[in-house]
Amino acid sequence: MNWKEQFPQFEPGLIELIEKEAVQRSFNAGDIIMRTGQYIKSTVLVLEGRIKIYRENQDGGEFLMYYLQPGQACAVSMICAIQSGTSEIMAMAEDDSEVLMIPVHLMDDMMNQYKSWYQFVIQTYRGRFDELLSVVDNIAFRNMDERLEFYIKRYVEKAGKKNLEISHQQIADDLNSSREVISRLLKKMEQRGLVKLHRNMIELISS
Amino acid sequence: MNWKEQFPQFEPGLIELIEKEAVQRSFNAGDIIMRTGQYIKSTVLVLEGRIKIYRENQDGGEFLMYYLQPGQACAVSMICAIQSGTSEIMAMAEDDSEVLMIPVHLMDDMMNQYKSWYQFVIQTYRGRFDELLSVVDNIAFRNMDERLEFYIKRYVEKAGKKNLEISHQQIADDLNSSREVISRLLKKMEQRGLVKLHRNMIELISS
DNA sequence: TTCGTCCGGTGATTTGGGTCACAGCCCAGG
DNA sequence: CCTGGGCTGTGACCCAAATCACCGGACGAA
Repeated sequence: MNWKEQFPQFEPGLIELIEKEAVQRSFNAGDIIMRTGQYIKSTVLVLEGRIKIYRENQDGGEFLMYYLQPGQACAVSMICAIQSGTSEIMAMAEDDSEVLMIPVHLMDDMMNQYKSWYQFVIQTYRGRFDELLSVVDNIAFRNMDERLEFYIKRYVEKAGKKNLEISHQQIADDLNSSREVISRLLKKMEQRGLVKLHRNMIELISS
Repeated sequence: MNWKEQFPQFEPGLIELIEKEAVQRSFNAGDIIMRTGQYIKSTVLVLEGRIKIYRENQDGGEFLMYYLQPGQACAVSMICAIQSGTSEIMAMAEDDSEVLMIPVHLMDDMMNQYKSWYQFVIQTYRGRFDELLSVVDNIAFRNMDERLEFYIKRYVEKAGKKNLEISHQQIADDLNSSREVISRLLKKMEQRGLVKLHRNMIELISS
């Protein structure tokens, strides 16, 4: 695929450089792209699909932070890249995905030479930071029912489909909750006429 | 005070520029430095004191994210500054504090011209991002007792004193909990010999 | 077709923590 | 010296959510 469509704002010189130096990789849905503690060697740009960025703790709990979509980049990989550090998060392909991996050592030069890259990096930081803020808001101030609604809203936004093809268990994992709780809350939402429940699928009622 | 001591890594040219263009301001403990929704006109560097960065929600709840200390900068103000956006957080002086405010319009040039500034900004992003990550970890995975211990640990680290001069109510506010809960958990910690409780003061037992 | 496994539904019970009520305290200001 | 307001301690109660137990239904592999 032609990756340039996803990044129309990049300058010709920058595009050339990326074309020459970056590596394109494919991942299948469910593949782990980056794991906690792993050393970062590249900055990741998303071309296609959907990447889930989440945290994992020692006793198996996990917690979804946000999704990355085509045209976006992983802020963590940028930060770590520039400082040659290790990642503190997990990244997993939620759908089959294509990404562009730009070697760490190019970052400094790109920042200096290409205004459009600099802007892109700043914008990425801001975007992810804001998303983290709303994550904090949610867990700090909201109850599970509101968090679930937020989750569903975000899911349809990001996946671009009207239905969630996902099991209750997976939602529970993403919210670091348990299946029974999610099932019961979904049932209540169904009673309120917000969704219709099927096996492995939640249909959103547009109203 | 001589602010340059806090930022020994800055280049001479950068120091000169800041000296010429930045404004130094004092705040008393309790003063609000920045509030949610406010338009950002300057990047904030901390010279002295301690700044508390927290989130506030509509129904009066608040939630401490992290502290800024001398030598650190507010990542939010940088991000917003570069993009001329509004702040999504609150900043309050926890102690009497001195800060340096660098006008937004200088940011781009400083990033391009001064390597040390560029490094500083990157480092700031990384630091705050990491802190936000550990905040998320705490509320997502930990119970109140562990969160309280983390709070105390961080407090003594940041304040540089062995004792917390703070009421239970203030702790409860910072953790978005309630006084009774904090009092009870502190009492348990006292029984475990971790702290000694006084009025408006918690003494840490070093062991 | 049948069996095993994943999925969802539902009740019972437990628990962490928020809320209410109230009492005793220390301390500052009159 | 007294008094009123902020701080802390504690019991009673409640609620959201986690956990446990169990069921039946759907679906895929043999």
